[in-house]
Amino acid sequence: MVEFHVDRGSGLPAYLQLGRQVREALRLGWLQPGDRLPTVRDVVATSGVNANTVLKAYRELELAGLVEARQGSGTFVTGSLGSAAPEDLDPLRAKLAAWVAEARSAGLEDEDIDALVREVLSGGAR
Amino acid sequence: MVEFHVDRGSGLPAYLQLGRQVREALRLGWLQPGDRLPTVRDVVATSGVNANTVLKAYRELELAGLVEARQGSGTFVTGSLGSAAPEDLDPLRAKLAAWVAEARSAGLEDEDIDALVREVLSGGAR
DNA sequence: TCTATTGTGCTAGTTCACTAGAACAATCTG
DNA sequence: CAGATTGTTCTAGTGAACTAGCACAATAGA
Repeated sequence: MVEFHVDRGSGLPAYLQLGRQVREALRLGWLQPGDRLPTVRDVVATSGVNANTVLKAYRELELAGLVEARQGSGTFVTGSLGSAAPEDLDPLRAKLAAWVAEARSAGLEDEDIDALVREVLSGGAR
Repeated sequence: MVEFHVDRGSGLPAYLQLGRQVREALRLGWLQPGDRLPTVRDVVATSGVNANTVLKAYRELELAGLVEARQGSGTFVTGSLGSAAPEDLDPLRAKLAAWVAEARSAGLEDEDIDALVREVLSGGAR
């Protein structure tokens, strides 16, 4: 089961945050086809956002073919994301964790790491 | 000089994107105290956002003590971010680039990498 | 069949990001 | 000094995100 946490004040609309968390969970293998997403009312209760906002997020995921809403029973994962096999992910995760540890011991804060990652991903232009 | 690029449709407000890019440039050493930010009118011309929006971004940076606006001459960097020395950054960047190359050759897309980084940074909690 | 649970639809209203356009004020440059 | 350049302020308006509250529809389970 996935637990949503919506950060108001992050600037990003709540419905986008929800959709993003689902996609992320799909990429990391936390969610797989057949799994059920939290109930709309559940999300309302835990995250404090409005039912319409949750519905908007779920509807976009459905349009993307990632989930399927079944009235009366819930919303279920039907599609998948992530272009790598979950087994291939583990060694990469381990190496990354080692790098992060090294970066942190060099004094980098998470924001520094974030900036560095974005720089490298974007081709390190400049 | 920093070049801004505002992505409408990303959901994130333009003024936040601008501020974020400045902070990122500060962390990566692209911007240093004394440097001048692009003119408000410059940003308007290149990014298409309204002058008030740019001003809002600059004003927040000024409130954070990172820049100083001097009427008639421009907006200048006064503070610094980034907790690591720029020299320490290079080896880390190289190692990260190697890891990214490996991840990509394993079939990971940038979004997968992003999700993995966020997972590791957040402690890998589930 | 009855009841709880789930997704869905609707209307009305508020807040905030953003636009548009104009004018003013301080500083630099020649 | 004169003109260009810069940041700054103001008003008015639009649209999207979000809230609030309620009613309805379909499914699951006792």
